[in-house]
Amino acid sequence: MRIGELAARTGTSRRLLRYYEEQGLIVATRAANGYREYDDRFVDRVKQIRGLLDAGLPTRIIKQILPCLDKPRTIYFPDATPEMLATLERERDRMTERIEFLTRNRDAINEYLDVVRANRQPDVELEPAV
DNA sequence: ATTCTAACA
DNA sequence: TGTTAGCA
Repeated sequence: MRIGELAARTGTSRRLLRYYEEQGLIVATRAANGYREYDDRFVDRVKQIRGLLDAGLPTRIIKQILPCLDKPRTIYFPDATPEMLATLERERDRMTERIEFLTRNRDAINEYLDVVRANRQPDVELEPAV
């Protein structure tokens, strides 16, 4: 598939897809006309990348640990260098901290929402939207 | 119609 | 990241 379809199937803009390639996160083959060509495996790959980005990992880290996280775990111990393991542990801990941070804020928002709902008059009609 | 590279009111 | 220009 070409970049347009991959963009649609991953919910990512073409601009971002080219940027990820520029950062070494994905490598596309080129058709005779110069167009980037991707196989279906890239759909999950891109989603995986977006997930890691959303988890707060910088592209430079993703670049080096992505092969370890790829679906067909064909090469998990070949390049399992001490540095790699250290990087993975460090990122895992950062994710844990972020999860706790998010959990606290979610709970705070939830608590506020509960108070608001409890104090709201059940029968007051709000202005209908035009 | 779609993609490409490069660049920035 | 978006958008746009000028191509192919």
